Amino acid sequence: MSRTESRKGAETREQLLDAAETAVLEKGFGATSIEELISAVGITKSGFFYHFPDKGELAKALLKRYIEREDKLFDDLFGRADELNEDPLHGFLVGLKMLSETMSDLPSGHPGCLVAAYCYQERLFDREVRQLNSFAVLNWRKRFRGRLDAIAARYRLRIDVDLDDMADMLSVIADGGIILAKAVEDKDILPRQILLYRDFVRTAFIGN
Amino acid sequence: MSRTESRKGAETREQLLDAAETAVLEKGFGATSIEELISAVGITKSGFFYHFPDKGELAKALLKRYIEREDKLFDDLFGRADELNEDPLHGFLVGLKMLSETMSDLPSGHPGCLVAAYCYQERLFDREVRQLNSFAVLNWRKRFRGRLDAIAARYRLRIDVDLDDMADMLSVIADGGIILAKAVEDKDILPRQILLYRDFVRTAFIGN
DNA sequence: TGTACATCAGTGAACGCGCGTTCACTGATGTAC
DNA sequence: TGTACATCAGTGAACGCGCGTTCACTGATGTAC
Repeated sequence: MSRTESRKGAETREQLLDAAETAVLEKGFGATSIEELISAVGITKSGFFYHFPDKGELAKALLKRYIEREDKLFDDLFGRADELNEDPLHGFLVGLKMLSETMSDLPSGHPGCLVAAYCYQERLFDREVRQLNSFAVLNWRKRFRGRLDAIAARYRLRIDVDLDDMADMLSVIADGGIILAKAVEDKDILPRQILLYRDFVRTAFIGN
Repeated sequence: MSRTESRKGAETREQLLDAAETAVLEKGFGATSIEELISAVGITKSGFFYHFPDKGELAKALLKRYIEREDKLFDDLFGRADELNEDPLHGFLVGLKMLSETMSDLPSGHPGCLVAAYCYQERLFDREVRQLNSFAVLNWRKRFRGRLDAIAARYRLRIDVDLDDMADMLSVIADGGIILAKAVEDKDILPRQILLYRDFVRTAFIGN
C-alpha cells in the first residue's frame, strides 16, 4: 500500500471505468451520465471528480485502457501461436483460429470496440483522444503487416494485393463483424467472419 | 400541391433529417440536440414538434430513410452491372468495382453508416427501431446471398465457405472499412477494402 | 511509543445551463358551396 | 365569384428535470521525528 498507488482509490477508479465502458458501448459517450456511473459504483458525484478532472479525461482514460488491453490480447494470442509454429504462415493461421475461438467464447458476444464507438462520436472528443484512436489503428496495421511480410518472404503471393490493405482487413473484419453481430443479435457472426479472413489469407499465400 | 404531400412542410422535414443525419454520425444520437437541428434549418423548437411527435420518431424516420436510400443505391448499382454482363460472377465483380468507385468519389469519404451508429447506441432506441436495423442487415444478406447462389450454380467453389457468411462479409467490410477510414482519416481505405473483398470472391470461384 | 502533520478518498450542497416536451395560439394557403 | 371553414406549417412562452462542474469541508490512513 504505497503512496503512489494506494489500493482503494485505484479500485474505485477501475470500477468507474468498467461502468463507463459498458454504458458507452450501449448508449454512446454523450448519453452516458456521470450520475449513472457513480450510482453503479456507489460513490457521490464529487467522488467522481476526485478521480477524473472532467468528463473528457474519463473518455481518454477509457480509451487508453481499452487499447492497452487489446494490444495485450494480441500479444498473448499470437505469441502463443508462434510458440507452436516456427512457420510464419501457420503461426498466423493458428493465431487467427485462436482469435476466432476467443471471440466465440464470449458468453453474450463481443460487447463492442471502443475505437469504433469513438469514431461515430468524433465531435465529442478533443484532438488528443482522436489521435490516440488513430495511432491504435495504425499500430494494428503495423503489427499484422509485420507478420504478412514474414509470410511473404517464404510464400509467393498468388493474388495482387497490397499487404497494408490485407493487414487492415483484419481490423476491418473485426469492427464490421462486431457491428453485424450486434445488429442481428447473433454472436456467431464475428468468429465466423474471422475464419473467413483466415481463409482469405491462406488462399492468398498457398492457393487452392 | 396536394393535401397529402404539400411541398413546403416536406422540404423542412427533409432538411431536419439531413441535419440530424450529419449530427448523429458525428456525435451520436444522444448528443444531438433538437436545438441544433432547428437552428441549422431556421425554425423554432415547436416547429420541430410539428414534424415529429418526439425525438424517438426522428430516430425512426432517420433510419428508415437511410435504409431506403441504401437499398436503392444497391439496386441501381448492381442493376446496371447486370445489364452489362449476363454472367452472374462477372456481373457481381463489376458491381463491386462500381461500388468501390462510388465510395472513392465521395469527396471527404463516407460520412458513416447509420445502421452501425445505431448499433453502438442500442439502448437509446425502442424495440421497433432495433428491429428495423436488424431487418436491414438480414435483407442485405439475402440480397447478396442470392447473387452468390447464382454464381455457385455456374462456378465451382474452390474453398469451403458458407455463402451466408460470404454475403455478410460485404456488409462487414463496408461497416468496418468506414470505421477504419474515419479513425485514421484516410478516405481510400473503404474503396480499397471493397476491392479486397472483390479479390476474395473472384479467387473463391475461379481460383488463382 | 506518542504526537504532529500530510495525503487519500472521498462527502454535501449549490450553481447555471440546456435539454425535451407541452400548450395555446396564428397567418397563409386550400377547399366547398 | 365570394364567403366560410379547414388544414398546414409553423410561433412564443413556459415547464421541470438532469446534467457537468465547483467548492469548502472531513474522516481514515500513512509518514516523520
